[in-house]
Amino acid sequence: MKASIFSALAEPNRFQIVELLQSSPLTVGEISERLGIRQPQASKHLRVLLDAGIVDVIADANRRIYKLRQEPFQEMDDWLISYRHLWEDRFDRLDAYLQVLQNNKKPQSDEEL
Amino acid sequence: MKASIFSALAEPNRFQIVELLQSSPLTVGEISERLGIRQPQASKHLRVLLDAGIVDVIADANRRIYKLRQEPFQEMDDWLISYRHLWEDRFDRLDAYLQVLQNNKKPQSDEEL
DNA sequence: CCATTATATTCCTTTACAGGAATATTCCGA
DNA sequence: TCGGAATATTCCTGTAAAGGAATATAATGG
Repeated sequence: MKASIFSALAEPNRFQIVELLQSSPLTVGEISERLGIRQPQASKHLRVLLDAGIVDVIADANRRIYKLRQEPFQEMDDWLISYRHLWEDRFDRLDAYLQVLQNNKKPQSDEEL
Repeated sequence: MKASIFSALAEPNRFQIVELLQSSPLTVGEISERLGIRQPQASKHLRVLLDAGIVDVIADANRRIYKLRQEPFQEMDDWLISYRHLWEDRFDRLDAYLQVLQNNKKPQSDEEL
């Protein structure tokens, strides 16, 4: 996971662009129109998404059609696998450990785990 | 999906904190030591993660034990479901369409699909 | 109450980044 | 070749956020 993916998606307009492109590729004009932002801002945000590897662009005459790349999303999905235990495990041992930490004010003598 | 989750994870130190906490809850001191950053910076980053709902804190005497919350990760995982088609579908029609757009503009192209 | 330990907060400075406005670039058709 | 449409880039400015240093707060043992 590169942090550039997160920082790219952290900006609300860029997040919306990604949500838009989820349905279908779009031109810069369509994007700026649907988001209600000016064309230069749309281009700038798309540049950030492009540099972050989140979108691809294809030239069509003097238009640019932007589409999502699969890699960053697949990467996020893979990254999240190691966090699934947070809601899939019962997590009993860890909760117990926290309980012990809270009850034992000086953990120097009694080691429960 | 709130953008605050992405902006919280966009900062490299905070991302590392999250990766650390994936294994087990930790105190501020342990976190600042393992990341090689000063304690005030660790506290500040943890504050951001707390406000973003990414971590929870439990008081243990004058220590604070931080642990991951499940919700934001579950939320990201759910959010990614609607992007799985990017790598699970063959997506042939769309690729073909884009290919046509590109080839129509080039004078000569012997490339086959 | 005092000293110590652990953590949080404040102030300051620097830097990155977003938006606005203007301009440059590219492509098409007449 | 010229004009217009679509897009990209540059310059400027304001703001938010990160790190450093110092300090404040809270809990513990004596």
